[in-house]
Amino acid sequence: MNIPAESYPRPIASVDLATFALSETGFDVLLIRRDLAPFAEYWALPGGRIRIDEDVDLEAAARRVLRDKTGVETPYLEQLQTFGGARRDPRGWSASVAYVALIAADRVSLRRGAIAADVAWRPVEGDTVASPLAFDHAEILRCAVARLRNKVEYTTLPVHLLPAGFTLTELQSVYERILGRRIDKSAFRKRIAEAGFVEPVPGEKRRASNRPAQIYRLKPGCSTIFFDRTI
Amino acid sequence: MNIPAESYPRPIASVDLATFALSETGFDVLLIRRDLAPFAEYWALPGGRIRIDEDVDLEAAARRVLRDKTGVETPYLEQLQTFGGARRDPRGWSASVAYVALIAADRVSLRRGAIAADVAWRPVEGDTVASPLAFDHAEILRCAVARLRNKVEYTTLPVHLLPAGFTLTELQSVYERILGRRIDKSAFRKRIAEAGFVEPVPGEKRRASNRPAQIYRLKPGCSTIFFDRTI
DNA sequence: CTCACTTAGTGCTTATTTTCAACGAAGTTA
DNA sequence: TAACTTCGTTGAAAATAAGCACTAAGTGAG
Repeated sequence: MNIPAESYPRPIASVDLATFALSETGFDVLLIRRDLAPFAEYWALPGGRIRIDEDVDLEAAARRVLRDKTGVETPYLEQLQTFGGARRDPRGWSASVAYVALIAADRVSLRRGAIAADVAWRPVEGDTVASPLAFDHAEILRCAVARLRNKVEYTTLPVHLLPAGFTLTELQSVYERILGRRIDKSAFRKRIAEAGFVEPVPGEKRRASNRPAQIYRLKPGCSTIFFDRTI
Repeated sequence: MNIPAESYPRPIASVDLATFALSETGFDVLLIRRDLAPFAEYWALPGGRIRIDEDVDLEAAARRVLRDKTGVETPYLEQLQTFGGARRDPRGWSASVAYVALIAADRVSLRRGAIAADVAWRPVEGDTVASPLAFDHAEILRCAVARLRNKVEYTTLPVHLLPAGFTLTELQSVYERILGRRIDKSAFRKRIAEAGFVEPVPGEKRRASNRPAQIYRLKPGCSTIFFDRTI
C-alpha cells in the first residue's frame, strides 16, 4: 500500500524497568549508575530507547534493554504505566513505558552494561531508595513499589521471587516481608491450597535441626492467580 | 546544555480512548468511523498522534484527541495500557497509549470530527462490540472492558457514569448493569455508607408514583475510593 | 536413650460478614 | 380510603474469616 504517516515530529520513545529481588531482610531494586549526560553520576532505573529495527514489540524491547544493560534475564515481566511529557527529559518530549520485573534471588548474575559505569541492587526503604534518581525515576519507582505491594495482597505473584523449590513457610515469609505485616499460618495455608497453583515435590524435604518441611514448586502452566479476597 | 538525543528512528506515538457511557440496558463505547486509509470504513476507537508542540503530557494529549475528534469533554480519565509493536499499524512501528474515559449520560454532545465521517455510541455486548474494529482496537477494547468491570468490583468508579444527583437505587443499578449480577440492597447501602464518598442533598427527592427517594451527590473532593473488600 | 527444643502442619472456637427475607414508611392512583 | 409501588431499615440464619492451641517430626545435649 505504501501509506505515508502524517509527519508530526515524534517523541522520544523508551522503556524503563523496575526489577525487584529479595534481600536478607526486605527487597531490592536493580539500578544503574549513569555515566553520560543528562543526569551523569545519578542512579537510574535501567532503560533505553526502543529500536524499531530490533524489537518486535514493547515487551521484547523491555527484555532486550534489561539484558543488555544488566545481564539479567527475567522470568516475570509486567507493564506498569507509561510516563510521558515535555519536561521529563531535557533532550525533548519523551514517553517511557515502565515495566515491573521480578527475579528469584538465585538467578541473578549482573554484568556491566555499555552506558552504565555500575549496576547494583539497592534496598527499597519505605516506598523508594535512599539515593536521588535520574529523570522522574523516583516517581516510577514509587508506582512500581505500590503496584508490587498491591498485587501481592491478592495474587500469587511472590512465587516469582523464590527459587524453583520452596517451603510454604518461606513463601509466607515473602508475603510478610513485602506487605510488612504478619499473616496467620493456617489462614495462609488455606488460601494457598484453594488457589491450587503449587504442588508438593514428592520426597523432597528441607532439612534442619527440627521437623523437615515439604518442598513445593509452581504447578506447570500456572502463572499469576488471583485470590478471591485477600491473602 | 543542548544535549543531542542519540538518533534512533522513533516509533509513531499516539493515544487511543475507550470512552464509556450508560445506555438503556447496558453501556456503550464511543467509536468513530474512519474515512482515510489504513482501515478506511472501519469503526475505531478515537485516537490520534501525540503533538509534542501542543500537548504537555500524555493525559493532555488524550483529552485533546477526544475533544477534537468527538467533542466530548470527559471528567474521568485513567491510563489503561500501552500497545506497541512493529505489526499493529501498516504505516510502521507504533506505540499507542490507551486510556479509559467515563462520562455521564447527560453530558454527552457529539460533534463530527475532522478525520471521522461519523461518531457514534455502540453497545458493548459481552466484552466487545458487534462491528470489527480497525488496528488492534478490538484487543484494546477488551482490555478496557475488563479493567472497567474489575474496578467496578471494588471502587466507587460508577458515580462518574451518573449525573450529578442520583438515588442509591440508581447507583446500585449501575453496578448491577456493569457487573451483570444482582447485589443485595442492604449490603450495598452499608458499603456505600462506609466508603463515605456521597452525601444526601438536603430536601432533594426523586418523585414518582411511590415513596420518593433521597438524592445523593459526590462529596466535594472525593475522587475514586477503594472498598475494603468488594461491592 | 530420653528429654528438651524448634519448626511444620492441623484442628477448633469465636468473631465477623454475607445472605435472605420481612416489615414499616411514604408517596400515588383507583 | 384502600390497594399498590418503591424506599429504607432491621433481624435471623448461614457462611467465612480470624485467632490460638494443639500435635507431629525432626535434632542435639546430657
